[in-house]
Amino acid sequence: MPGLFYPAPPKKHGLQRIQRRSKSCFFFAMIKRVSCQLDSDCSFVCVRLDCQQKKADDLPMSKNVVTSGDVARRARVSQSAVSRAFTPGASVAPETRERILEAASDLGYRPNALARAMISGRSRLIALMTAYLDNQFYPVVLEGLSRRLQDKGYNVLLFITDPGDQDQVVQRILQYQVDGIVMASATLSSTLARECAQTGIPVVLFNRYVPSSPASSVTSDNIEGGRLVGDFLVRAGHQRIAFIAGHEDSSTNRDREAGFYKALAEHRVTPWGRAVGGYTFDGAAQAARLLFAGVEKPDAVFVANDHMAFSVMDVLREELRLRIPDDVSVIGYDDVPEAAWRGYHLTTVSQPAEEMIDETLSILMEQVEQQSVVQRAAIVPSSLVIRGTSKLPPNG
Amino acid sequence: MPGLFYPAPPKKHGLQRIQRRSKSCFFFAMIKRVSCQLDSDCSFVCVRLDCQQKKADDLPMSKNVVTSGDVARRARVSQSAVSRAFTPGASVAPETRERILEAASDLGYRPNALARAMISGRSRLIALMTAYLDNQFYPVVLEGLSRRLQDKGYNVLLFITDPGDQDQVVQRILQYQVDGIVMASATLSSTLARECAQTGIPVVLFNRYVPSSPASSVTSDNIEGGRLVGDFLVRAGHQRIAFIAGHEDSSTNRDREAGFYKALAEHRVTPWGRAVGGYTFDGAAQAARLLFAGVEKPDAVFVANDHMAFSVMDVLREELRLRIPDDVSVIGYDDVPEAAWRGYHLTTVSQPAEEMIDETLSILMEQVEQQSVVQRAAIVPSSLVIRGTSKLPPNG
DNA sequence: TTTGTCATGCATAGCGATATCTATCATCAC
DNA sequence: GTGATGATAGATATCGCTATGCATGACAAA
Repeated sequence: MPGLFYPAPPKKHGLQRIQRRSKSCFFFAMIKRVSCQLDSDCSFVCVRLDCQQKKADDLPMSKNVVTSGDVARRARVSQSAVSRAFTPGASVAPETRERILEAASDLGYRPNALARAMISGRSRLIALMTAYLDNQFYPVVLEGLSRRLQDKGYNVLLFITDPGDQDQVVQRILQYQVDGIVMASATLSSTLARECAQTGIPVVLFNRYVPSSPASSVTSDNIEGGRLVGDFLVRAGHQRIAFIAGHEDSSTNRDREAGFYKALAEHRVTPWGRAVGGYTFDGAAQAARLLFAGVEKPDAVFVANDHMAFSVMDVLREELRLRIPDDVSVIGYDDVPEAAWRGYHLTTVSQPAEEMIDETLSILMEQVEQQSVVQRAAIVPSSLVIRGTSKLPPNG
Repeated sequence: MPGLFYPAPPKKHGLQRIQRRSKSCFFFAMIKRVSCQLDSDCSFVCVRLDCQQKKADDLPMSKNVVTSGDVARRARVSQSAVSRAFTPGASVAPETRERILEAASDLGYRPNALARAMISGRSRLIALMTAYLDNQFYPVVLEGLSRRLQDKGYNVLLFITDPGDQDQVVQRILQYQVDGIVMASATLSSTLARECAQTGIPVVLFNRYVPSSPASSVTSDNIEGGRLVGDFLVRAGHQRIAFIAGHEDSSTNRDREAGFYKALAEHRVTPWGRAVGGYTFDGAAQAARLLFAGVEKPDAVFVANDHMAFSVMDVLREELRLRIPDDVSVIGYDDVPEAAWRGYHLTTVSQPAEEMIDETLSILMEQVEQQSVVQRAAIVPSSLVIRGTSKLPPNG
């Protein structure tokens, strides 16, 4: 039985026990049998199992067994040299490097990103938090951010969270030593953003802002967007103009609504009514039913985002048998891909996802690379996209 | 100048050089000045800079400075004890544990997941690869998988890849020592799945399969789904039934098409025609235009997924002024949320995302936890969801 | 008692890499 | 010839944690 006294004889007299959290019974049985057979009368008994051996048997497969040491041995250089060969800009002689790379590819070596992250202090991981993906705006953003980060050599750790378990999720994010955090959701708690930023990790809020926190933010010009809609609807001759809100407390909703009312006020038009859809499909349907329940109905509705606007259109057309835009104009916000589909063909305000993503990355990368947290706020211009769900103003 | 001789006097005579890859000029200048000033005539000069000090100044912020050692010191236990206090099921006395947790929360300690992953060999990271998120089916899947994995204590590393850079992405995934991989896309290369699985990391293909590879797969019963559509259309009295394909080489498309033709054959109906939409919105529109270009047009179209079906409906209704389902029936596949929207109200085959996700996780978790790779194939039943875009059969 | 078992906790050895220090050699200026 | 300099590469110290070995005291079983 080879390896019986591995790695060294025990320092104590008597039959030794070997504990293992798992499988202790099994181990013990083996030892008993061995000790009797070898040394039944002697008072000094050494029993040791080659645990390395056992463990290797337990795990039939091992991931990425090849280490930089293996490569070093094969290329007959030091481990440091291997590390340098994989570090751009490090000082290695071209031929040494060549030899190392060849050895590495022979063995199928891949540097361990976790080990690298540990010592270098940069994981090249970016956490991406979002609340839901129903609203098509978020998949678009997610895809854009993810692709861009990949191109820059960063990797995305995705977290989809309900408002309830956000605290827990943030704890987990921080455990993974991410280099930065993007919070892309209109419903993330404000205190949380602050907590994150306090750890010294750059945080960018996407499509939301929290003025008092050190987190940076990227939004579209929601106030201006709301204003554009209000102005456009009034100029198109509407008089009974309603609004369907998302979440009362989201900055997006607040700004869109504020800009909208401001425009109405400029034209001396009183808002006709208001309901809350909570950014959900069903919530928006309910809100629409509420607003249109009376005898006198609105002749235009501004809905706080496209996702809800589709639901509102369904209710108006299918349940209430109203024609859009003849009986009522509907305007959304976001310009998600579906808004262009002919089944809806929704007039909406464009949130330029690409530009917002650009801004997000530029802010994030700057802070990640300089390891400094500065609050920065980017506001990207919005514009009205006129399609088929709204009446046109007489001249224009 | 404190720390000038840190950490120890040099062993060699003469002016010492201190090299640093970055900032070497700056360092050098400092040393020169110091040496002249101190010791211009002596032949023995010791110059050393306190690099530790410099480094601390360079990095104003440090992430997660609190380590288990700090906690141990405060709770007056060994570092090992701290580790155990954070390991569920480890053997710690309740009061010790209590003291440790208190110390930890005082200091704001968070275990470093990377260090833990390194030693334990399990990163609790699952890589999720997908090719695009246009098709609303994928956001739904992404959200479901991500939430479930989070609940189980795993974290999602997201990769959105074009077919071109998949190899590179897989290399990167492997560097992060992920515990498992889910490839959720109909257009991933088959060889790649094999390469991944060969590393010993469990791979589950979502909505796709590669029979010859060791990767597991979860699909819906695409053959049966196709059959259901074919049968339904024929029984509804259609005679000129066309098909719009996705990618020719995707298993999903192949199976759906095969089942569909089988049903037609059983009814002795000859397929009317076929075009390829490539799973894209624009591709599908082109395919529809092609199929409906002639004088005699199809009276029913089966489209390989919902995403394309919406595009086809737009073309049929808006460009060709056909009424659905009076002039032509349209049936999709996937039952994405938008299919239920009244603007389309698409008859389609349901791919039960929830069940597919369940299966995926159960296969993945089993293999991750047992560290064994076995090929497994789960096929989840599909069913026809009849909505408004298809004629009904006379009796049923 | 004597043993065996368990719960507990300290000390130590890594995990796989990078950062830093140190050493060597060839080159170059004076 | 002397020493400064740059390029290269080995040696060694971490990074923050967990696994393992080892020791101890308490208690049950023999």
